[in-house]
Amino acid sequence: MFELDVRSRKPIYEQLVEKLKKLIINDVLKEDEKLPSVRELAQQLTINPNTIQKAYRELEAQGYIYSLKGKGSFVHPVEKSENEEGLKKVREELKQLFAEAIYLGMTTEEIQAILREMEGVN
Amino acid sequence: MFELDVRSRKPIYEQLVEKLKKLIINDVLKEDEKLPSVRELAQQLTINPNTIQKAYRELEAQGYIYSLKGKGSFVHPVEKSENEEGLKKVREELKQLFAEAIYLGMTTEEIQAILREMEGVN
Amino acid sequence: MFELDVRSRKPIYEQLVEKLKKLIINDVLKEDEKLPSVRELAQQLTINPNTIQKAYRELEAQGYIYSLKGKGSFVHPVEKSENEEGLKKVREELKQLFAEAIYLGMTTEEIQAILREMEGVN
Amino acid sequence: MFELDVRSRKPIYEQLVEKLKKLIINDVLKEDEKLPSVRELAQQLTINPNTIQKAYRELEAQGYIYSLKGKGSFVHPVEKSENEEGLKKVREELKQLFAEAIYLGMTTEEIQAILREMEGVN
DNA sequence: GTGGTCTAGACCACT
DNA sequence: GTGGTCTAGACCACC
Repeated sequence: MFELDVRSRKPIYEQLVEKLKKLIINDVLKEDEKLPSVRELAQQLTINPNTIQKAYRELEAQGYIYSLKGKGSFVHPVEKSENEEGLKKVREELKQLFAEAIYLGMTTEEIQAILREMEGVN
Repeated sequence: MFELDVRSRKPIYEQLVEKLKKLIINDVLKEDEKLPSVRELAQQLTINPNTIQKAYRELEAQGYIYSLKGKGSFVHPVEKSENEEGLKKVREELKQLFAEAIYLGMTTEEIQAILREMEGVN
Repeated sequence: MFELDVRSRKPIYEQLVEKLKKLIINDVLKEDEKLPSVRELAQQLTINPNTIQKAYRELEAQGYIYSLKGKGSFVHPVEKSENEEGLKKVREELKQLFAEAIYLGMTTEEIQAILREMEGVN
Repeated sequence: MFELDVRSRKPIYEQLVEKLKKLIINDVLKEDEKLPSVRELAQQLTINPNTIQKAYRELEAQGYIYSLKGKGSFVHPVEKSENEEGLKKVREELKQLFAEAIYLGMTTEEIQAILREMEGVN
């Protein structure tokens, strides 16, 4: 399910956060769907449960999942109004990435083409 | 010249890398222009020279600058052919970031607006 | 009657305690009025009866309700003399919360505005 | 310096977060002042360093402190614009607490008196 | 020396 | 059985 690079300088829990975020964003994990339990995932990835939990906690703090004691962790339904902080961050990242793309020689047309592709998918 | 956020959880050398990248991308630092020397910059920013050197090393590894022993560091001219790898990576990142922006509730119009802003700047 | 947020990280029984407290405080549940029975409420909210009972026990401990074996639970009439302890606690909490609000940049005017809103309601 | 109740059902790290928040809010710990190091505080309180770190991490997430690898943790200067989320939470808590105070028999005059006291202090 | 990550293993609270 | 907390102890990255 996942490919984690244990040797990477990027912490394992951060890698996990990113991977899971992707799955949620790309709708592989649907709203209110249950994530694998901490222990289960820990066993699958042969990683310490605490590390998994740290990732889940981070995802909860960022508003992507919610956790219920005794029940499990679930994908948090999107409520656009709430994530003002996340939006701000994404806007910054867009600016930065656009600058880099243009620097590397991409035209605005190419960038818009990629954007249009996305529209079709979702 | 720079504004480094000592409070950021991001290591200072990474901030330096980003800032210098921006300057290169936005053509403030032109092709083959000499960057300030490690010592000079260290003094200006009241930061340990080792930190500066680490940033320069990182920029060299990413292909943004080149260093000549005893002469200094210089902005690497862009060569389209070389950057096919970089372009591929950026395209992937664009896709992912677009997906995230849309997930958080941004419209394609908003995204395009940000892109148009960039055009004006460059 | 209630809106419980199953997604909240707050235990359900705590949410129940707060909601019921509010109803009592806002005089929706009058003095000596009978609360719904544990079973009844459990069925209404499709929640485990044990959870309801835990909430009722907590409310009793805090002096908001009293329970009569075989009869049910009832709203405890306020008796000023009894609540000197509660008042002292609330005064402390007010001080602390005011300090926090001011620290975060709220003006005393804003705080008073919120207080005035409350007056209208009750 | 602190009084922690290890037996409390409230987690130790949360107690720590609250205590430290109070110290910051009440200006006992000033802007950019260094907090005790994780290990130091752990030893003082005879608590595991991981627990202290968890508290510090939470405080960082809430914007009250910032941590620098290799340097220490410091009080984050207040920037009113940033804590919109925190303000929202405080407003809710104010409403709730006002309702409770009024229920217990406090008059709005008494509440305002407490607020005025605070003004003088800060 | 500082914060940050990770593991191993224990115990608790909730359902 | 689930997430949450805590401890003990190791190692890494940064300065």
